[in-house]
Amino acid sequence: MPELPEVETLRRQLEQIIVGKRIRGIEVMDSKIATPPSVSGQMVSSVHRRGKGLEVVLDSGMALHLHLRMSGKLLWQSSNTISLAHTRLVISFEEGCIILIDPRRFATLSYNTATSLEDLPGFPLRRSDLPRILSFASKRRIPIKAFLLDQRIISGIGNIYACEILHEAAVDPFKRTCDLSTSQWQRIIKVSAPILKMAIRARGTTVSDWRDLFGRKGEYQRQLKVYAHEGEPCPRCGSQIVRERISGRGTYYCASCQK
DNA sequence: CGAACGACCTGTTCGC
DNA sequence: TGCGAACAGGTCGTTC
Repeated sequence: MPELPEVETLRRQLEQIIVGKRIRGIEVMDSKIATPPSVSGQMVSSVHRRGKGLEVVLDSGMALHLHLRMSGKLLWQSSNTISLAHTRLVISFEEGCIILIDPRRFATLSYNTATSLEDLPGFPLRRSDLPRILSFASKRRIPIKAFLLDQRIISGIGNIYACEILHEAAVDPFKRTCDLSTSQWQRIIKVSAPILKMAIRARGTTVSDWRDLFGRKGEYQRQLKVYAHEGEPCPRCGSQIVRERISGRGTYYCASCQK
């Protein structure tokens, strides 16, 4: 569920709350999640984002890596501990605790050495990234929409923002990746960073149940042009927005101005 | 190597 | 109201 803007929202909020604080304990309530070896007493030195993943670096040089996948949410609870449904993990501090809520149980936790040095490709996407992207893209025949979701190439874009980026760039989501022109790629790169930045500023997109660390909805859903707007007029040309399936994912676009 | 598809899970919504 | 099917913000493994 959370994509780059949502995870970055959590990262910034976590940074404010837990950096410099000592972990009191970790409790795992889901057999799918392995309890990390004692992190109690370790202090959080920084919080990073790698694509859609979060990395909580500890003063020992180890790090907790958390990926929320489809339905994971993090919530900060100060003192008054209300037990919420689908709680899978609790990381407690003296001042409160972070809880992981994850109905579908896809979220993952791992405990490794801190790896923030090795950056994933991601945003802000720069013009200088174009040659590297084109070298991958020229060999791929999958629809561009599916290519944007491949985290090995560009990490952080998910289904909502892929739809929004392609609409803003006026590119047909079904177009084969290898058939995109350079100018279409330039448009994709040009529109991507502003869209993701605006979404971060809005604390993400709440189309159903996304919440930030403090349980608040995001605001970017009000600026969506196509995602979840099936049947409504395209804000650019007025044609009806349609929804079709591309490699298993619901894809919203305007067939008349995305060519 | 690339592409297609099922698997991993549970909850909600939609159509009959 | 009930019931099954379709669907959901993401990745990973297998097969062809």
